[in-house]
Amino acid sequence: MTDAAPPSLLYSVKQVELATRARLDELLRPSGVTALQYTALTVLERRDGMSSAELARNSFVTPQSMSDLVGALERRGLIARSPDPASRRRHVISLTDDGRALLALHAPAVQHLEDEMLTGFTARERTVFRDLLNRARAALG
Amino acid sequence: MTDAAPPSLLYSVKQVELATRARLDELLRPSGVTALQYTALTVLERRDGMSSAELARNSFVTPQSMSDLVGALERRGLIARSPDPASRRRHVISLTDDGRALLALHAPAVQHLEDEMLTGFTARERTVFRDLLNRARAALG
DNA sequence: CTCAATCATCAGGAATCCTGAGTATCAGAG
DNA sequence: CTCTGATACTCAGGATTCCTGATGATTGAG
Repeated sequence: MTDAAPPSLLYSVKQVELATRARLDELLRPSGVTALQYTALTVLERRDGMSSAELARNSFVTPQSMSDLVGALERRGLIARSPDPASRRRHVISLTDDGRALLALHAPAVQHLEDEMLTGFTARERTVFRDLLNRARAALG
Repeated sequence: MTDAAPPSLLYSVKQVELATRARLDELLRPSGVTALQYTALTVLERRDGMSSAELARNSFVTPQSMSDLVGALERRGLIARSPDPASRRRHVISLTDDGRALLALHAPAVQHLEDEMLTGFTARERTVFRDLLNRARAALG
């Protein structure tokens, strides 16, 4: 009857992520890329030349699933794969100009979404939030 | 080539959620409930008597999707639906004893997962983290 | 060299979530 | 009261996602 227990932090994290993903999906719909595909593109933007397997580990999905996703992005011309000179079984993935253009196209709206999420946060709180999130992520292996 | 830009806070939130969901799925697999189903059960634990439509809004999915999920939980005997005396088109959803037992069964492991996520956090930081997450969620409408 | 591990991909299927359509109920305007 | 629009729920069908299992090529350790 009484619910003195506050929601768990696990739940709070999920809620924030659900809310942002819903907004992101809506925002991305016209481009025909999903939030997960967009996320993979932003990862490549920061760390160009990753392999499919690395992306899979980064996104906590199986290599097979990431292969599907990467295949879809390649067919749309947003990324390109090329053999890794250092290891013949790896393929390095790079953003194409189209991929970069798509990221640039949505960057303002995504930034606006982040600003909206941080409404009422002081600069100090934003820094703290980032720090706590990164530490939480690191603590989970 | 240089990637001076730090990952966005949107991305950091997603990473924490991905990491916890992966762990939660693994932890829940023996019971045959998904992380999303488990989450719905915890919501009902705190707010018994919600309708399917309310749960859908809470989880940012369509009412149809939530209807599937609720149907699955009902077939497994973890929840029960009954007509709402106050409004004949609503059905209120309650946890069954089996549903409560399933939550109790996993509560320790889930708590352990949360503790693991908060490794190195002071009590004050946990409070701040909760506050920031709740404010971020609220700011997203 | 041998063998276990890794990368990538194909095939098939299960699960999830969507759109569209339809029924029932409710609340408010006229 | 009646009409209208909104809401709750459900069924049907399909698209997508992501999984398991299997295969082939490559690598590196013993």
